[in-house]
Amino acid sequence: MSLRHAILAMLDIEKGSGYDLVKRFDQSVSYFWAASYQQIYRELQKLESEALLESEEVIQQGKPDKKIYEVTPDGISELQKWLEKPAKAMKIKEPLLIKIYAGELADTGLLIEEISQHKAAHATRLQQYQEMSELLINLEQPLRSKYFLPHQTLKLGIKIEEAWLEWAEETLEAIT
Amino acid sequence: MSLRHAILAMLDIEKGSGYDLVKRFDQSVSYFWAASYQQIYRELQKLESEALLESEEVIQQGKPDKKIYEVTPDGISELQKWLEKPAKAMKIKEPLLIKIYAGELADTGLLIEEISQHKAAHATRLQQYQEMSELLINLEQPLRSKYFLPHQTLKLGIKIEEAWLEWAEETLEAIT
DNA sequence: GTTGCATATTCAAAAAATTGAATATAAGCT
DNA sequence: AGCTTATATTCAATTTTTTGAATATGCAAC
Repeated sequence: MSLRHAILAMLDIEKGSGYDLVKRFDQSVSYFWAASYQQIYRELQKLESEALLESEEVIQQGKPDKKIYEVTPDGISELQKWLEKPAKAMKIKEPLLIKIYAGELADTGLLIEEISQHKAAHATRLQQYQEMSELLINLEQPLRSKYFLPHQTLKLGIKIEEAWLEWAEETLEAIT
Repeated sequence: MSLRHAILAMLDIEKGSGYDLVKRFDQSVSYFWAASYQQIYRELQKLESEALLESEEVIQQGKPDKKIYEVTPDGISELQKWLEKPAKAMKIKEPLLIKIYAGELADTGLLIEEISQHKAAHATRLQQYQEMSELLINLEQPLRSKYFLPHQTLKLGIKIEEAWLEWAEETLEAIT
């Protein structure tokens, strides 16, 4: 159960609303943590009820109001305590790979189409990560230091997206 | 819920016991599907109760007896039906990356130690995958054809493990 | 003027995964 | 004889995730 720690870590770097978090999860850590909006909103409520987060209502014009969450000192302690314990093993579920694994039973055309789509999605994501990476490179101190480790994680995202893209190309060639 | 389809796909390639499957998941598809032994055994029972699998008791000497599961024609149909539908999105949980993301709050020594351990684990896994890949390359027809697509998935595993290893080295250098 | 999109959040039933305990055979080691 | 490791499987309570439905504001396009 480290969704809570992922949320605490992200809000510690920069506070924000549930909606912001959903986007940040999707746009910058999706290669190492997948979370739905329902999961995130639920966990935010729970974290606030445990006083690990506190929120402030922000009235907006032109948009619905929002709640900005911020990590409390207790939240920081909780995160630090978690950081001392060894990390649990990775868990992954990638249905596309099962399809390819069992591809002998599938229609080759459909397979090609799906791999192409995934390739496009990975290309988009790679570009997104690269843009984000450039933003981080161009930051000035002390922000640059603050984002050093998040940036380091992003570099893994880039490498993994590159691996996917290469592989998708080779696979499309191989099955055509 | 495609654990069932992962199991059907693997047993379609080669029948085996729950114990065999646990090892196969761990040794060859762990970079795209994580499953615990409890999950696998439970799902095998369910699949058999739905007549998508059938089992045969095998009495062994020197070892406990085992149940060998095999996919039924209904199981093949179910798998084919699933293959026609677009694959769901990948889900991933990698707690180590959260730790690195929040690493400013952590002890650098502990962080280095953990990254080193993960690096070693990825190196072992890479070697495992490479050995498996060589086995598959050296197969003779028709087995080679049969394993063409599983082999293709393995190649992604190799690329991803390589990306991890590279990244772990760079990260260790960067934070030391 | 209504359809669709982006913003913003909440609730709850159902399904799936995790955690932890249990059981059993037999080989190898000290 | 007792300990560990590998093989082999089952059950159940608890926790987490998924799926699906709701609600609300305001902009832009048709």
